[in-house]
Amino acid sequence: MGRIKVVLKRLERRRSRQSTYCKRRNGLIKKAHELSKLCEADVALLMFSPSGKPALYHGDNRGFMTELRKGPKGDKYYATEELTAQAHSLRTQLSEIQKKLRYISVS
Amino acid sequence: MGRIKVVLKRLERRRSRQSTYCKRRNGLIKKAHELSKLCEADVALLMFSPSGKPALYHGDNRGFMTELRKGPKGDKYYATEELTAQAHSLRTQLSEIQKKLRYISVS
DNA sequence: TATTCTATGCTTAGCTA
DNA sequence: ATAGCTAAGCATAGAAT
Repeated sequence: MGRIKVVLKRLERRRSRQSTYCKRRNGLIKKAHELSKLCEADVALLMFSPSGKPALYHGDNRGFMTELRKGPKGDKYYATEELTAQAHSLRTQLSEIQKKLRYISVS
Repeated sequence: MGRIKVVLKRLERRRSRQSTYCKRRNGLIKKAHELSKLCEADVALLMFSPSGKPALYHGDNRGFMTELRKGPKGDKYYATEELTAQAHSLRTQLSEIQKKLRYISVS
């Protein structure tokens, strides 16, 4: 049998949930890798499985710092309030993740 | 015309690179969201465009800490060396990202 | 830059092992 | 948990806006 249309809602059967996670996690990592390679973009992806097991993808591009210095107007790119706020949001989210990681490392 | 088979290599034409980034970034965020919803997984995704502009997705699940405490054996799950090492790796990668974010916030 | 269009290539649900 | 199968749902290259 082929696929069935996906409804964006928590899969109730535990088996389906774990099986689907396993497949889609791999798919997501592949996509992230492709984006990183094709577009020379810096990509970071973290996931925690339904049972709490962590998985990570991080591209190896280090070029964007240079891009930043150049900037589209020959000036620093990230001087706008909007982007500063965006960076702040990112940092807050990462702090949450860091807390979780601290917990994980405790035996 | 339809698609052409993708070769996993940096797109040389700047137009293609940026257009493809725009489309695939959206696709990746959608996929991340689906994974988060369907599997009740915690997902965080960060991307920097070819020109250095950041984008973020972060699910709103906070349930995995509970899962951790329960663990499959009624004990803490993450007591193994393997997972402690994995957590260490994640933390290192995140530090790299944090550095980048600090840079961005400087006007 | 981001969106739309359409023909194709790609991903994956439900099973099975 | 992970891997392979197959049908059919989905994503997206290139072109144009």
